[in-house]
Amino acid sequence: MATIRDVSKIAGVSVATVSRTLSKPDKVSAKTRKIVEDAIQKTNYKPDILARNFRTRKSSTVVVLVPDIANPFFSRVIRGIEQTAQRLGYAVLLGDTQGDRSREITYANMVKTSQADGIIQLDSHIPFENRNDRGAPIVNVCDCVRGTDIPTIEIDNTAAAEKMTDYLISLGHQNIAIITGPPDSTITQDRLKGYKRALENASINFSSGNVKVGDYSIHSGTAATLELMKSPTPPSAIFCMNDEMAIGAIKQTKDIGLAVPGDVSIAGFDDISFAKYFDPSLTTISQPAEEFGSKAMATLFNIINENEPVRKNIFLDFELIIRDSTGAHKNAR
Amino acid sequence: MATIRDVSKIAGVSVATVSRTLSKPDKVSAKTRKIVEDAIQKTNYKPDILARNFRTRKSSTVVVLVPDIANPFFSRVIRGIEQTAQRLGYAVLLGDTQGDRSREITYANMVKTSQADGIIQLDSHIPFENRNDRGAPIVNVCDCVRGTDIPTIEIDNTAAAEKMTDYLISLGHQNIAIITGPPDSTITQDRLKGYKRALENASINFSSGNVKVGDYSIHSGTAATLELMKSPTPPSAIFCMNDEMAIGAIKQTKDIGLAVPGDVSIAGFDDISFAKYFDPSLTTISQPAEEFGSKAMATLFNIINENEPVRKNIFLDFELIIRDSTGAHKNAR
DNA sequence: CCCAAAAATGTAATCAATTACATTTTAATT
DNA sequence: AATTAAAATGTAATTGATTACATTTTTGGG
Repeated sequence: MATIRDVSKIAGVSVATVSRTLSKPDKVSAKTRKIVEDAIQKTNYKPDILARNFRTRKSSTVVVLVPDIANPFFSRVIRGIEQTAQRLGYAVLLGDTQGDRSREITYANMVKTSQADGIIQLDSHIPFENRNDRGAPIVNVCDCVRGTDIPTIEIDNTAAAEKMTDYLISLGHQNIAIITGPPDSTITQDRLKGYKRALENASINFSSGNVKVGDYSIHSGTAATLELMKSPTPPSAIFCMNDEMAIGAIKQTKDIGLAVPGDVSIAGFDDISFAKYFDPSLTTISQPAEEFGSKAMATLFNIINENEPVRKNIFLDFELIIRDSTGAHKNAR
Repeated sequence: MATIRDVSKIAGVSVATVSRTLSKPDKVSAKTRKIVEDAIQKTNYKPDILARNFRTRKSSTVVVLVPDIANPFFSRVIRGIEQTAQRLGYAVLLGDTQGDRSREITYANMVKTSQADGIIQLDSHIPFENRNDRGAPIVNVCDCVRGTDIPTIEIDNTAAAEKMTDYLISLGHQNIAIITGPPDSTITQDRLKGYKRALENASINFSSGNVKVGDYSIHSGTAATLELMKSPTPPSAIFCMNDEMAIGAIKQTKDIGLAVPGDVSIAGFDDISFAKYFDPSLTTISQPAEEFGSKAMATLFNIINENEPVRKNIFLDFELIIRDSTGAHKNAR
């Protein structure tokens, strides 16, 4: 492999000039530039990125911390990150954490050792030993920690859940259950808040028996639904905090012999690609997954390169998508 | 940040000894090791990975080339890769290529510049300018190029497609359509071969009108199905080369007013997590996605570190999963 | 054509680890 | 205690690009 010294010898210039030709071409005269470029051609020189990274203390790499890469929503976010990263000249290091704090910290430490220039965190955890460990460029997206100065990019989850609950109430439902994500996640807390607010506004009593904790898996949706349906007062509508759990809920409801939405209305969250194709097609909240990713990467880029002042809290738009898994309450008129 | 020199000074030993304490502890006496470890503690020394990578010409990073990260099957494979990589001390650089050859080459060049130590390719493309560009450690998994000496890890796609087609024939279907992936992919070709072989063995004439090209998207499944159903002799069974297209096919079939499997049997491939929960649940071929990933990473690790002789072609097991989207042909007895 | 300022180019230190090779210490044997 | 082999440790070169600073060349105005 040719080095910068080989090129400089062939071109008859100093290594500094070769380096400048590559990194600041306008600092080099047109004539010299031509000579150097020819020499680079002739030697098939490719800069040694490891040497460059070592010297500049930059890796042009970002770490993405994701609870589960196999989640269709997250994988869309990551696609958005990857595409924008590529455009900006960054590589994406994948950190599938399974929600494990110690793995998050391990990956986050890659920034300390300059293996990565920044972190995109998709989970509402702070991936540092001590909460205020700043210095590491980081962006929090989708599920965001409160009360830090870490920039966040999210939708207004409270408003979204409230909107969905309002909608279910408008269909005549009074006994509305909710299947949540992990209780310690900000998303879960926000959406639960929205759900409660909608009930309150409609003067419907909140019942803790209508709240079941899930883990975003299909299976947890079926399990929670089974529990709900065994109750003496089973709900006529179930709002699930993601589409997978809604799919599980629909499956379970049908298996019991009830109709969706005839007997039970079921709604999801995320609008994954399958949502439209289910039977019944899924009422849900759509989120701009790819945009989450690209905004997160662009924001991180600005932080790393200290460009413009970075907007601390970005909220993207969501949309209520009404499909066939929800309908009027049977006894409503 | 403390360097190895700081540690050596505090410990009163040479930098070589500190380095050895870290990389070959058995070459250092217990007494010295203790002293050095204490000094490392005291200084909170973390080796500079960039310097190490630079010096050793290794990055402990592998590039994963994936046509589409948002495909649920691929994302499971990647999860398998990531977990094994973590275990073996490697980081995973994500290369979402969208099937674009030039992006593949760009990413593959990261190995030439030592930014990555090897490549895992999930697509049946060779990510090099010239086909026989060896030297870059690479493993081909899932969809594998033929006629190279690149190690491959796949299932016997021909046998799997034959098995599925046999099964459909055994249900009494004679007019069986197939919705394929991109024609230039090895997977498509192999599965098509298996489909044809099964027809031949059952003395059923192959009709090119029964072959529709898809692109693994749900939408391509609906589009292909619509075409098939407009034919004067619409098929009584459709075999789709992935579950997404099968889901699209089911949706379209129902939309036309036909029953699945009453009027048309539909089968998929991959057994994605949603397959079981669809209505009707999907008959499909299950593949060991995570195992693909972990085997690929383990194999690449052996190539990079020139461990044992590497097995060139590994075939994993598949399984026919019979569910409710397929049934006996109406007029069959 | 001279001079100052600006532009272009060159020199050589620097980054922080690894490691070949040299040297010293320890252990084992007689 | 002497000898020798083995183990432990140290010295200093090396990796390849970047860049502060020094030096040279060019430019343009008079």
